[in-house]
Amino acid sequence: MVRDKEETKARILAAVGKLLAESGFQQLGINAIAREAGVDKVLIYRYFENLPTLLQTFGKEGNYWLTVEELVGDEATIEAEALEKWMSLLLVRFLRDLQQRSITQEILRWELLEGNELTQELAQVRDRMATDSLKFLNQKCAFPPDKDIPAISAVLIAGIVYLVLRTKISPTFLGIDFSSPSGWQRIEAAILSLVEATVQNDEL
Amino acid sequence: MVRDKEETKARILAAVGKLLAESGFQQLGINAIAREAGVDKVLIYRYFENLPTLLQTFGKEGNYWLTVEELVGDEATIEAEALEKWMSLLLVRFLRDLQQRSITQEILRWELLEGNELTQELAQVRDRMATDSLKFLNQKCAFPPDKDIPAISAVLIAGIVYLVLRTKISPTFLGIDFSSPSGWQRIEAAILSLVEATVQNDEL
DNA sequence: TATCATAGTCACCAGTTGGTGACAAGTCAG
DNA sequence: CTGACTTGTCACCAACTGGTGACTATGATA
Repeated sequence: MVRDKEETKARILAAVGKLLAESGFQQLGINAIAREAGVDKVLIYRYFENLPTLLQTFGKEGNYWLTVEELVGDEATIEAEALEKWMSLLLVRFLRDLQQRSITQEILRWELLEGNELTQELAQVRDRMATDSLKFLNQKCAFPPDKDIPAISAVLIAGIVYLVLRTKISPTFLGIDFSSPSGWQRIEAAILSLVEATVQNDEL
Repeated sequence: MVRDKEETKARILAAVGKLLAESGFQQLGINAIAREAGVDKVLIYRYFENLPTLLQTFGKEGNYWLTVEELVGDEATIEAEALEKWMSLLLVRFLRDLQQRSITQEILRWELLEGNELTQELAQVRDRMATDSLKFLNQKCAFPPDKDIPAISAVLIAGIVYLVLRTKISPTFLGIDFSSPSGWQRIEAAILSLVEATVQNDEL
């Protein structure tokens, strides 16, 4: 038709993104991608050798995570804030950002039940970003030695991820309604109170 | 062969459990179940009308969750303990129990990416059990009005679930190694410190 | 204009899936 | 023993999956 290799490749990659975002990785097969892209599937095999390699290039092209800089944002200039302020700020930002990224959510779902090389590679990228954020935090205001800040962060981040992933399927969890903003406000408030209470009493 | 309807039905249900526990619900098809049970698949259609109905009866037969009583256990007799003690106790028990229940883990994975009637029904059972635990907690030691204990619990439970679900796939998260018990000890300690710090200062 | 590599099309393959109809083999009542 | 019913077996179906070989259409170059 268009006889343009690059555009065809782009259409294929775009189809991957669209399918991934709207129907998850379960429907993500060669045939479905070809159908969505309006492209013969043999071209997928020609341009991207495999479905794994196709997904690999798709994974490399996109930015599915906030970088530390984006996460920190303008406030990076502010100095000498308290640790708990920084933590709750970053966590809430992470929450709000993740809610917007449907593809990232699907990748996280995918990670949760398949141990591909692809998902593991994506997981490595994510983990590096997360530990980088921790490093940033630590050099911003040093972690109190009596608190295991990484473990605490792990629990909270895990909770955020799980709650965000759940809302696509079910609007309630533990009697909290996540279809309305007020449910999320309660979660954000809970994160704030958890972080402030746990991390704050450094000086006591 | 054996010409015993009830045993055949039991074998089919057992095959569902085994497949679900070891390879998840993605491999859970009629053919796979029949293969695993060593039974012709037409019998599945005869005894359980459908695959959904088969899974439904399977779901009804099993106890995939601790009841409140089991969760509370012997300590139910102890009175007038502090709320934060109770919460951390229940949360850590929930964590340890969930780690043992591979089928429950698969159900949770399933819930996370399919909104069947079946998964929603199972989710309702789970949610009721969780809210019952909250009620129990509340009447044991009334929630402080300035803290949103349900929301705090939701974040922590969600974190626990996510971390447990993750470990089957990837042994690390945020630089924490979950293949060794020490990683889980850090998590348990983090939960403890989070709960104690956040809930404790009721009297202050 | 003839050549030739490239882009795209089409038909096919084997394997698997959920699902069904026809039939053999036991079992039990009359 | 005969008939009826249940349990289990086998063969088949359409639809779909990932994957491939052979083909045509196109455009640039010589």
